[in-house]
Amino acid sequence: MPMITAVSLRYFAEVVSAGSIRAAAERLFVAASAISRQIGLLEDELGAPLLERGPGRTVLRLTAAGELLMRHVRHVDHEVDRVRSEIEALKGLRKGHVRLGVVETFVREVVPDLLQRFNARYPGITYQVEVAPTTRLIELIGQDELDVAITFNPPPSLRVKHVYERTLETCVLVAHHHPLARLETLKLSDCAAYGLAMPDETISAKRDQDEMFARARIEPRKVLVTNSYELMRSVAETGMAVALVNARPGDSADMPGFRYVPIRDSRVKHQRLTLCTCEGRTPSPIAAVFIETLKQEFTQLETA
DNA sequence: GACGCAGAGGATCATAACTT
DNA sequence: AAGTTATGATCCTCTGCGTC
Repeated sequence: MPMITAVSLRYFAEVVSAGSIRAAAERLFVAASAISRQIGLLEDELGAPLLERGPGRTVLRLTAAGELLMRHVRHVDHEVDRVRSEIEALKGLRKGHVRLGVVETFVREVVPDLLQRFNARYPGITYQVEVAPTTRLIELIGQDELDVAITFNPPPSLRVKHVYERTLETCVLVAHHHPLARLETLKLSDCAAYGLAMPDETISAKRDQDEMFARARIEPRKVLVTNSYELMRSVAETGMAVALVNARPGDSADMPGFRYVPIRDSRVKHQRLTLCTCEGRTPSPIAAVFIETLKQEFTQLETA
């Protein structure tokens, strides 16, 4: 029983494009007779002539049925191209490298979960994670040393594109046994009575915190100043001091041993969490997926 | 089952031969 | 000289047959 095969369709398309069976045979490196037969089988199968042959040197012309079949062939060609490129992209996602920049804030709670989920979905990917202050991350993004960076309040730069942005509330991180832990919300002045763990100038939040206290006319008692956001938090968790930190991007469920207490104070400046990429550069397939995943995850956390 | 070869059948092109 | 016809070369497709 005759069949519409990929071979017969290919021959047919080549005949149409070459203008004759003979020319197609030369292009395909097969005998013209083979092509003639295949097209004959096609016509048998479809029950209609596809070419107006005019034997001799007359130019081959498509019949109406031939036109229809040719449209189908072109459509299939396009589909195959599309699938091919999707498969290529898929291969690209099976291995690859993602270069992520992140401020220290997210190192403990956000990044590990994020990487774990992404790694489960796309095993075989390797990561380079640069932990640095926003200014440094922006620099690296601008030099295309990173695919994407999670930053706070990035300074405007022509070379940097902001692909996602949201405000994170500033909270006070206190140990569970700390007196402030009992309050639902608190004011900046409530902190004045306690020692503070504060960031140094390498952390962008420092300027904002200084400004907040200045405007509130409060002289914070700085028990500890550090360039490590993690240390700031860890110290606050011990109860030795309290720290002004960003709320977690997700649920504000309290962690064992400490609490995030929201500040209700008009002078408080909230930080803008911003995802940055290199302007005008197309990321690798896997990096593009990673960036999209980041955006989605942060967006989901927004509504959570 | 698809292919190539060789030959048949058919049409065009260039040109020679012929007619007007 | 210009138009018409005859003819051979060339090109093209189709088909029968044997091969892989």
